[in-house]
Amino acid sequence: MKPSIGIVVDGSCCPNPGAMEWQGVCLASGKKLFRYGPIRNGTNNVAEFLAIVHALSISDILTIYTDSSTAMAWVRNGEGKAPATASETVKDLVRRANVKLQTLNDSYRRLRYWDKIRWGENPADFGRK
RNA sequence: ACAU
DNA sequence: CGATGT
Ligand SMILES: [Mn+2]
Ligand SMILES: [Mn+2]
Repeated sequence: MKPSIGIVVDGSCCPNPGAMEWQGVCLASGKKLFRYGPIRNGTNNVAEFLAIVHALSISDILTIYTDSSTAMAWVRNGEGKAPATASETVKDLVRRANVKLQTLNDSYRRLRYWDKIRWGENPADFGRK
């Protein structure tokens, strides 16, 4: 069944690498809960990762949905990765998200893949594709 | 080949 | 068509 409770997140980067943004939407209300960026010299995967960690940090109980298997793997592993070529600003965002992630014990258990084949486009999508 |  | 990632 298509989820109707939780927070769905998405990241965008135009171009990739380039200006990254990330946001989250409440599934129950359809309301946007947060939106950050644009930040230069980001990547798609860093944006997806920042979106997940922020969503986990604003709710202790809600399930978080993402369409990024890369960012899911980083959360499961407890560490997001900034490309060596990333700016200091982007590296710092990833460092700070990694520190935050340490405080969110077992948060990966609340993270699920948003299956667009079954459920359609991620409601937090930026609509740029 | 799968996900962005 | 190009890039980011497992
Ligand atoms: Mn996405
Ligand atoms: Mn999207």
